[in-house]
Amino acid sequence: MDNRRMPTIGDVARLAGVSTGTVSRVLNQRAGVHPQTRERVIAVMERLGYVPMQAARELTGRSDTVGILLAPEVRRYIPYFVLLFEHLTDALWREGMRLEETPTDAAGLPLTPARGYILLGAHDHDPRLEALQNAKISHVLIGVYPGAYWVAPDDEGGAYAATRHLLELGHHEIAHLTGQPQHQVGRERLLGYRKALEAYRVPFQPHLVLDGDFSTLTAYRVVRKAWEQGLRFTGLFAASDEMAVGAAAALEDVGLRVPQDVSLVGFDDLPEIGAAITTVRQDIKQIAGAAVRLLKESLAGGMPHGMRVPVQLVVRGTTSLREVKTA
Amino acid sequence: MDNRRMPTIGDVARLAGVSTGTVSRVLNQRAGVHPQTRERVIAVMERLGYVPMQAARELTGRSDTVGILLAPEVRRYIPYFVLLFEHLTDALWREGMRLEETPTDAAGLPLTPARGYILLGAHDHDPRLEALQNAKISHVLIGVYPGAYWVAPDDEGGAYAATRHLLELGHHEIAHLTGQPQHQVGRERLLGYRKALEAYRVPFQPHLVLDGDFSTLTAYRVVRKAWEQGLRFTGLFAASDEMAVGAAAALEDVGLRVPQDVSLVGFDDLPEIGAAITTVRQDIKQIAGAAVRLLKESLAGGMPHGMRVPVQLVVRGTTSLREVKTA
DNA sequence: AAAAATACTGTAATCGCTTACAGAGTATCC
DNA sequence: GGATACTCTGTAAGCGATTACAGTATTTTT
Repeated sequence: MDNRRMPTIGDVARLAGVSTGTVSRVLNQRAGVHPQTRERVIAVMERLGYVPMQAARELTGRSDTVGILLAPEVRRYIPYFVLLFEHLTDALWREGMRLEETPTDAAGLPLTPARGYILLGAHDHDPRLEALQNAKISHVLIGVYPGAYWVAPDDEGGAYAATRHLLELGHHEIAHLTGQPQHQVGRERLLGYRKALEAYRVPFQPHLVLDGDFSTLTAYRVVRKAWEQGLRFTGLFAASDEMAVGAAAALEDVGLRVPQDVSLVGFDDLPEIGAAITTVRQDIKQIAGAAVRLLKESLAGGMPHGMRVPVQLVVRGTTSLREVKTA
Repeated sequence: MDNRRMPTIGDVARLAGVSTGTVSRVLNQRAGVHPQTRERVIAVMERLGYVPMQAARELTGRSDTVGILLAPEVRRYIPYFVLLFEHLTDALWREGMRLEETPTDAAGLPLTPARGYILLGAHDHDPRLEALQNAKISHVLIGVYPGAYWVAPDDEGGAYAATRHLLELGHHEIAHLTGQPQHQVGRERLLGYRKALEAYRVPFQPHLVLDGDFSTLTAYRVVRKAWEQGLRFTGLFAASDEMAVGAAAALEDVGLRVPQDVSLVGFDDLPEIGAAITTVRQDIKQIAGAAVRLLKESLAGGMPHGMRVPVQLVVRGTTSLREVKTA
């Protein structure tokens, strides 16, 4: 499960029949190398797929590490991924590793060797996934991927808890705003919703399932249109906080109050987004920590397996007891 | 303009009166160090603010670089920043540098030293900005920041071109969907819009300025509400592609066709979002390249200055000649 | 044809850190 | 008290690259 030794400047030198100094000079485009020698060296470098090790260059002061800092407000736009980045960075540093942006080719494959990779948003048959597997390079996926190392939140359990929360508040007409069906996440959250209904003997009504795609805008349009077309519900479980935000806006625009008229639950608990909504918290820090632990296992040569990270219902201001309207 | 030498394991050893081997053992939590010695070493490390250099650790095989790969679909959600990340990574590698995720403290300040920083979305009086300036650490900002090194697209020029395009298609009632006024970007794009109107002798009408916040949802709601309340226009310039998407949805939902009824122009040209809309292209690759160039200048000790990167109007399917309705 | 200049190339020290090994000091045992 | 074990610490080689310096050919100059 380990990638083999990368060629070094010494390997190139030996095969090209020159010294490491000359190779280095070619590498840094310094003058004073015979054109033929230069070509020969370049040829060998290409044949070996040689990539200079930045760590060594840095040690000699020739390469610099550049950090990147994201303003907190940026989180509003890219909350989940920024959070994950941050926690991954922390978790890795605590293990003496670091997270580096790697340049990729057109197919999205890394051009520079790293010891392991963490993939966000891969799908089955992702070419990058296959490439990593063939090259036996350690990798961990965020999401569910049988046969590989993966980490994922307990989506089904979270959805179950969210729906149960609404049920226990007395709601019976509970709509569910889904993510795309082609995403495992969306499917699992739908499943949790159904199982909760079942457990509480509330019949599942297909027309209460609203097709979303994790985007705020679609959530808004779907919810508004549904309501305007006469669909009625007193509880709404959105498969993400971002969709919950869209749903809340739609409900407001059709004249409904949250939570008095409709109780709303989201999913993810993204700090900058859903500050005030009842939601299911994903512990992104734990996910990042688990990913790093699995990566180390993989590097040590274990058997691939997945890991579920528990989630937790966080009750805030968008849910309340069902108001029974006395006619 | 250069950060001074960081303390090394040797400095710690000298001050603690031990050898580097012992410091290393403390660092790696290895057994076999006298508790008192350990404490002494830790005290010195803290006093010096010593942070082990990952590059050196990596060289000895103790630290690993971990890459991170984002799936192309992820771009849909975080298009601008992912793009910028990718291009920055490429530009840096070409210069023998690399982009590293750095862990930060609660205030967002980096805990690990890097040679320079690139800041996204900073604001004036950003504490991180001041900290970097005080420590005389090189940094480049994306956006306009007089007194520092900065790179920004030609927002005003782009907005001017977008508006002119609509004007030349015969539109007179041109609405503008703004970004937040507290963002320089939004203000500059508004300015370009106004200047274009002025140049074409079309009176500026304040009520045609719709307050957006760069979010798709707000764009949708603002445009829909405006139209429903009777505001009329045949051209709409949105200050971002994401807002253009929201606006397009709103127009569709109130029964209008784009571009037959309303011509729509966006800004940014984000590949996964605005594939089909007429927009102003930001050359993110060039922005990244400029940022790196400026960073190198800064490292070499120059005078801070900014740099504008030109933008370009890309005409696609959402704009057309104004249809003159013959009664 | 010898001296000088030029064009290449190799050698070895160096960067900061880890770690195998050796050595010094102290405690334990008979 | 001397051998043995154990605890702690220092020494030095090595990781992959860069680069000043010192060669060795080759060419040019006189």
